[in-house]
Amino acid sequence: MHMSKGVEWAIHTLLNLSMLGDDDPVGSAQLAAGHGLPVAYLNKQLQLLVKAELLTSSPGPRGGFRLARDPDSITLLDVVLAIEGNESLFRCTEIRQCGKIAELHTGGNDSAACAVKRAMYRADLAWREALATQKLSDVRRELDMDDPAVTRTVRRVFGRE
Amino acid sequence: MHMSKGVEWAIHTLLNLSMLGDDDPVGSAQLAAGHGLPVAYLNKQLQLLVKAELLTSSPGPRGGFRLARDPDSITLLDVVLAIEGNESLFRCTEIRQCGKIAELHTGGNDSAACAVKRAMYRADLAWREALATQKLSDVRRELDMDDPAVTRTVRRVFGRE
DNA sequence: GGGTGTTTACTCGGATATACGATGTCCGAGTATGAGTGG
DNA sequence: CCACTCATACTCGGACATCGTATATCCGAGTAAACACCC
Repeated sequence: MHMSKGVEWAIHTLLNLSMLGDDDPVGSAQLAAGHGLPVAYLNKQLQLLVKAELLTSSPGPRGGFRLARDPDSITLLDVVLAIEGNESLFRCTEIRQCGKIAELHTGGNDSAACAVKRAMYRADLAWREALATQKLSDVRRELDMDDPAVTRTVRRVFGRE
Repeated sequence: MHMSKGVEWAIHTLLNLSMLGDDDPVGSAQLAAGHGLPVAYLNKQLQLLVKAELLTSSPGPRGGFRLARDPDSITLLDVVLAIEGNESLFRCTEIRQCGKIAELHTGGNDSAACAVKRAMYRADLAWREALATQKLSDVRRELDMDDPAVTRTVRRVFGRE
């Protein structure tokens, strides 16, 4: 029931990129080395971010990844959906319409979604709302408050100063 | 990233039990037949509910499961935690303390939880809050509003009238 | 007839296989770079 | 000296293994009921 590790990786990677300005693209190898991650698998996740239009990629020498939008217009929900897909946490398999109960209960209106589904979806919605109201820029600001020096360190690791 | 099917099964099963009153226990075979579920696996989930003290079990002939508490004091969060465990959706593996960035950044204060973790946990909390504010009795009431006849059908399937 | 011991059948409970998705790895397609060459 | 061509090395992108968890199944331990038997 846990989320993929890719979400954590993606968020940290996006944050790192947001600290560099839009100078030059950064290769997946460098991004992975920054946090000691397996290069190829991180690359897989980055491709998902490209597909979701959160990153842009450039091939060839001096190629790599770059933020596609301002950190102010990227929410945590965007990142989670990009990596995990748009399906909801709870999946209703309509078991209410199977088995003896359903067989004996012919008169019901199947049109309305079952109450269990609706209740669980309300919780899903609250979760998504909480993710959608937190922008990448907010997280970065909070991160700077904790430790203002980290931005310079990141810039140095990626050879920006 | 989906939740276990067991959650859906558990909620429907608990709802069915809540419609019977506290007359007699119901065996896992009957409960499974009600929705066409695999008996042995449903039984596994029911044991989790027993361990979480949402159900009580009686062995031997005419044994089975019974609600341990009033549906008014069981929340959807209780059910989810019983089946899925108490771990949060997002698991922080502290990658910020690995790799080149961490090696070069010696001065940071590791004591504070990282901002990413905190942000994701806020969303987790909103989700749990939304689950905790929905009681089993609420869902059942909503279900009755949709189709008042279903309770009688359930009682009939389990031989209560 | 009533009480008691025993058998029995039914229940839960946990140990054991299988399937699917997350995780991790690898190699090929494509391109910007830079060198080399000719004008 | 400049423009063009070509080889090159580096990048992303997607196809291929491996691992862990969710799913599904099975069999044994335990118990309450029912029966037979004895008092």
